[in-house]
Amino acid sequence: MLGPMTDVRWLTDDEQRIWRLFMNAVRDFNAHLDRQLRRDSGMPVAYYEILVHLSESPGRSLRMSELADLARSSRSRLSHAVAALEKAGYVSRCATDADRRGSVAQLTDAGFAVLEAAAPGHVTEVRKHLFDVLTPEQQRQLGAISGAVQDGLRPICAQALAEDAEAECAAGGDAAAGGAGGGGTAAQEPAPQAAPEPVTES
Amino acid sequence: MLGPMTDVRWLTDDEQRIWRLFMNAVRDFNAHLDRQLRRDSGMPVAYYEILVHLSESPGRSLRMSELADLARSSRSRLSHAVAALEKAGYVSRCATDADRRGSVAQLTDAGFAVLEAAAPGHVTEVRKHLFDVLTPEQQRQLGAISGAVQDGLRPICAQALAEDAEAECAAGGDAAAGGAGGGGTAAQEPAPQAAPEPVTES
DNA sequence: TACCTATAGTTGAGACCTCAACCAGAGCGT
DNA sequence: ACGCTCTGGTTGAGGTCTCAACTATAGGTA
Repeated sequence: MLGPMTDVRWLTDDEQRIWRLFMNAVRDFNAHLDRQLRRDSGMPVAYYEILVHLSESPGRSLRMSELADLARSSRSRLSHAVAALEKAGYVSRCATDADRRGSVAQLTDAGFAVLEAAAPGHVTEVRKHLFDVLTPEQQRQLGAISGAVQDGLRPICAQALAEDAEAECAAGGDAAAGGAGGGGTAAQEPAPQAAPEPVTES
Repeated sequence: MLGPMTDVRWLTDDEQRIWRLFMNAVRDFNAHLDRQLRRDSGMPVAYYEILVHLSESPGRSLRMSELADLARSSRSRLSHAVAALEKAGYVSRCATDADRRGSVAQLTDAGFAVLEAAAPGHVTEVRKHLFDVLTPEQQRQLGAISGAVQDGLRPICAQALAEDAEAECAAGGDAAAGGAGGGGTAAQEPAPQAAPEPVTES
């Protein structure tokens, strides 16, 4: 399921450096955007983006599943999110005529107003901390890199989100033997196996 | 506090395209890594990285605040995380001699074992979905881009995390008038003001 | 019609994160 | 010693996310 564990190709020093720069940049960037948006609009980015997708759709409304696809969200998460947004008065849900199990979410006027109010601050931060610190050339590069990563991931993620609705699994197990242990880095050791036992309550 | 809202520079179509590619790629990538690590080790990436930092430190131990800095985590979050990891038996906490209010976290043998077990699968996914889909040139570009973003963000994020400990605020208010409303996109309208009223319980 | 499966969406439990408040020791000035 | 402030770290409440189970309708097949 995870591919053969024997002889893992660890990251080189250069790769490690790039990897950590990337992770830290993304972490800081997202944290900053989220803080800013919460402060200004009392809403996390994930919710903001839901409103954005609705605002861009005809009639400012979308089927839940279409919205989930656009927002790259599991149906479960979207359901919780829309419930919260509905309670806040920013969206409303109603049934569809065609398919009686589906429901459509619609952006309310209050929701649109909040979006209008939040957008300038949000865009300003995005520009200031992403586009303004990159050259035009780097911006193009970032687009290409993002595209490549996403293309490789899309099928896997689509499947994972789809599994939200079904219950399908093929059992598979494998283990690989490792060598000796040393200092220990993010990616620098062989390994015996992989056994869960979640880090959780009780 | 948010800079002048008057005349916001919205994203161009090209910028919008890059922006969404980037966000989706990052979202999918992180989601994939997190799912994989949870499945294999019962632990979210954030926890995994804490163990990594500990494993790389002399004595496999660190002061909480040093660990927080390395992991780019608020002290609060780290405290909760280490509490969970301690309950799982992966780290242990004890007081320091020098400063009796500080405490140091140390990776246990069980923690190191879990790390060893988790590392191969994790690295394999990072390689497969990041480095393998990029050219060497793109990898370098990604490093440079990440560095630029992080440099611009570091002071702000450092300050934000520091504020976890204090309570400091300067009040400031501003509002800007906007124009007419249209279709509404992620970044395409003027705006009246920004008023919180969180999307939350009650 | 009855059954069987797939799809649309919701729900509850529990884990993780954020925010604000809090305790305790350190450091300094008096 | 006393008081004041700053720093290291924890705690509790509440919000969001994940996972797994669940309801209900749709669609196909006998």
